Amino acid sequence: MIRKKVKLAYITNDSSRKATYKKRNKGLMKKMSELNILCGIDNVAIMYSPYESQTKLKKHCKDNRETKMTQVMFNNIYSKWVVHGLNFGDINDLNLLLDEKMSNIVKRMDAFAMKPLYTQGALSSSSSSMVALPPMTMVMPKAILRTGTKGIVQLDVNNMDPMKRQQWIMELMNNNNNNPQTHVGGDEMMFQFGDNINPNNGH
Amino acid sequence: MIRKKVKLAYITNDSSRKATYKKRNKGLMKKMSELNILCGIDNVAIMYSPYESQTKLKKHCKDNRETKMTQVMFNNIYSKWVVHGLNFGDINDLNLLLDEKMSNIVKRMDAFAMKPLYTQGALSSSSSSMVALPPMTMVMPKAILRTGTKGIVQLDVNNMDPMKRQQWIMELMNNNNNNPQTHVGGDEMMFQFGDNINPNNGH
DNA sequence: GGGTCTATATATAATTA
DNA sequence: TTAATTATATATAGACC
Repeated sequence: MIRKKVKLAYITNDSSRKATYKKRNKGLMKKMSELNILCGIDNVAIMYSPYESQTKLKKHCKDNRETKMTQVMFNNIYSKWVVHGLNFGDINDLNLLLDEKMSNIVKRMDAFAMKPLYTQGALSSSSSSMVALPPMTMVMPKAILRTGTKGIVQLDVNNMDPMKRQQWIMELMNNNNNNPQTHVGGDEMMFQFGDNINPNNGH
Repeated sequence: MIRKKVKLAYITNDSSRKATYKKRNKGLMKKMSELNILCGIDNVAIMYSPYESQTKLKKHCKDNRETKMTQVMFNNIYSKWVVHGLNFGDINDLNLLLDEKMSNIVKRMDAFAMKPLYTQGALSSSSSSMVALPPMTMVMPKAILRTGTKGIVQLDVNNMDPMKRQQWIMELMNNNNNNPQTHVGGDEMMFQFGDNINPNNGH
């Protein structure tokens, strides 16, 4: 259990390199998260790592896809132009998501209808009266990540002023027109932190 | 000099929050760099921070701009299409850079011409004989960073196969056609590590 | 504001389970 | 392979310039 002072050089041994990566990456993510909480800094770290499983990558891509679709849905009032730029895959995914959300809404309405009247519409002092209802996950979207040839785009629309938003919509439109195949990631892994805390709102 | 165990919550005091950010960001960058060296992991960290000076940001933008222009220059054989997509600002910057590089080349040639013949073209055992010449900084470009409305694109062209490179050129062309105003960054700061070490080559 | 110092908190290399 | 353990290296909070 003696610990040597690590010499700063590429670790040639495969297994110990991977072990070191796992440990240090975990530590790094923790530090990122701490910086985000302590100082209100939104941040992202991207690792081009061969050590992460594909399933995890696919989950990220799926999440990103869902976030993108949610975003389009919620910016619908601004996004008439965008809709015309959607390709078949986009529209299909959007439909799936809308179905899911609609189903949630119906369930929630059903559950709500069964509740005694005095809990409806009241500013209930705690969330206890609503706790059994299906959760509403339709929060404002937090970020879009697009992975391409070792490239990532991140957009934060939470605190975008109308002008910037419009500009972003225009860019999204261009994206959809020119790169219809933006929905599947590259061959590397990415991590993300931050975005859940915004110094302008949260503190 | 007693150190309290830090409680994980937003630091309300402005100056100590900034101080903490400075220290922890430095530590984080060091850790990123170490992970890059130890495990051969290319990585990037992006901080949406209000604590970085604008001059530093502008320097990054300038560096990115120069990198982009260098890249276009070096991919010239592939970039006939790109050139047609360049706007006035692009071409102006490219001209400036070409002038600078040309001047370096001329200086270097002059210096070279003054050297005794036996040092010319020889595989000199050390760099001492060349040490006084103006440095040639025309290395292959490492990355393009484009900053927009809280968005960053990073491309690594060092180890791009010809197909991918062609694809990237096409994308760059589209970028130039549709977003002629991509040369100035947003209002936040970004950091970058990695890219200088490639596990496929370096180790 | 930024730099230095030092005690202490935290991360982690090596090892074992 | 992933999970603890533990001794030690490293990061950093608070104090002082």
